[in-house]
Amino acid sequence: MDGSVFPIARSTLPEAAAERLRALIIEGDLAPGAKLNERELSERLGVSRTPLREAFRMLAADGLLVQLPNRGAQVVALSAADVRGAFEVMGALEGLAGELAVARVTDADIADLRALQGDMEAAHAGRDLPTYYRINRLIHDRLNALAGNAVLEQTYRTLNARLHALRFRSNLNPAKWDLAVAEHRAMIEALAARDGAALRDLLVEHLRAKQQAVLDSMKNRDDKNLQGGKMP
Amino acid sequence: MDGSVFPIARSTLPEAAAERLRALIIEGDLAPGAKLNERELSERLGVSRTPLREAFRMLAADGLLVQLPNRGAQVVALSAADVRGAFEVMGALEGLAGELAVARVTDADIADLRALQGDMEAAHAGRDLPTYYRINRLIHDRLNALAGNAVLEQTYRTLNARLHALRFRSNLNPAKWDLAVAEHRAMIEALAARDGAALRDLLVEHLRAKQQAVLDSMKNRDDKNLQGGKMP
DNA sequence: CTCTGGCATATTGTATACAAAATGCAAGTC
DNA sequence: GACTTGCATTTTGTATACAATATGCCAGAG
Repeated sequence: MDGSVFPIARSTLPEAAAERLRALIIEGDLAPGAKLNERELSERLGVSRTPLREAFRMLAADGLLVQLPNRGAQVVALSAADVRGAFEVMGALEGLAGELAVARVTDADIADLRALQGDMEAAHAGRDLPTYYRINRLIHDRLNALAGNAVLEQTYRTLNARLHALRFRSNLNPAKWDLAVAEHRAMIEALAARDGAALRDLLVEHLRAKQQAVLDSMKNRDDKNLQGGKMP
Repeated sequence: MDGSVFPIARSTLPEAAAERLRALIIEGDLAPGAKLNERELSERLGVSRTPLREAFRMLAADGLLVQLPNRGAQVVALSAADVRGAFEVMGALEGLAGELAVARVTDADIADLRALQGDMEAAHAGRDLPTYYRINRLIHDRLNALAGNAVLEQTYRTLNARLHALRFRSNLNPAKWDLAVAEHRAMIEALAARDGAALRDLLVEHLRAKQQAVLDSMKNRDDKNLQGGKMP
């Protein structure tokens, strides 16, 4: 008996409901602009309206829903300006994270990231896009964590979550995919060289390509449906 | 009759309650680390527990409260690391805002800001600190708005709100006050010169002084009470 | 045909009741 | 004295009921 503590994870219905709603938004089941009906959703999720409304508040704070008094909640439909604005801020955050990371990164960190890059390249070679995305996310989270700034991590995570549905739906064509893989490689090498300025530039440029993919995808799919959703 | 629309402002009790709680936190009435009792607060605010709980969710999302399942809500007590992290991110955001602003600023904007700076210097000369702070806030909001990025503005506002209580309580001594006024003057001149890099540096440096004031104030007042609050 | 008013119904906002979990205190045991 | 157990009370979480607002539809007037 080594005295280790294994706290029992606790959750509440609002938290679980928010999680489920997030997934429904990302998958497009709840489409941008859709009005959320409390009665239907409470039946659908098997909870009463009270925790559901608390979940709405959480998602509204995350920028996924907009709540209008007496008119209920609606899924945010991001405009191109919203997307540009969000990417611009995320670029500043990733750039800062990159600069901070080079001051704190260890050789073991770099080895881990190189291993992840290897896994990601294997996924790329095997055309395994879901695995590629999962590892991609892991690498970026790792880089952000290396910055040692929890506020930065949390802020980035919130903004990223707003864009998740759109990014889930944007295409990654083969040429762009090849380029993204190469960009990741260059990032890790800049980090290994502890070159903050280079890493910052690479991260910002990489994100710009993601931004363009999302905007292209929005233009192609939603030209007629764009509603100029209000960024909360 | 010119057809102008004057929509009637609507609010809900959760929103009003959140606003009141925010003020109570900023004023220190609800101290860092304080546990919030739903029954007492609902009586105090004259609302039932349901909107109050929704208000808690909103404030938790803003980083002012932390909610633990089955244990209720507690006012966040920011650690020095939290403060450093938040200022670091805000520095990146202000820097970005400064660079973006120089591309969009008009001569009329600059004239407005110069007028505000004049008002602020008058408040400084008359030792009118509340007015000084009010105009100070106005100038910074104006600069952030000139960036033309709503996400940036909203992100900055949220982070700033977390620090508001601490900044409300930190001292501005005469030498630092003089310096702050001079820094503002230099910022507006950099903006007028459309010098993005200079403006960025000035904004970041200015914010660093604010950070130091907050950290000093925390150190002096709360050395014994620091609880290493968890940044949500 | 268009517009307006009235009314029924649906939806959202809030209060209240009930259930579950946490906390505090007293009594008993070692 | 320290620790454990049991129980009452308090607090938090959730469901349900009630109130307020919004929406939709129909009939009547012009």
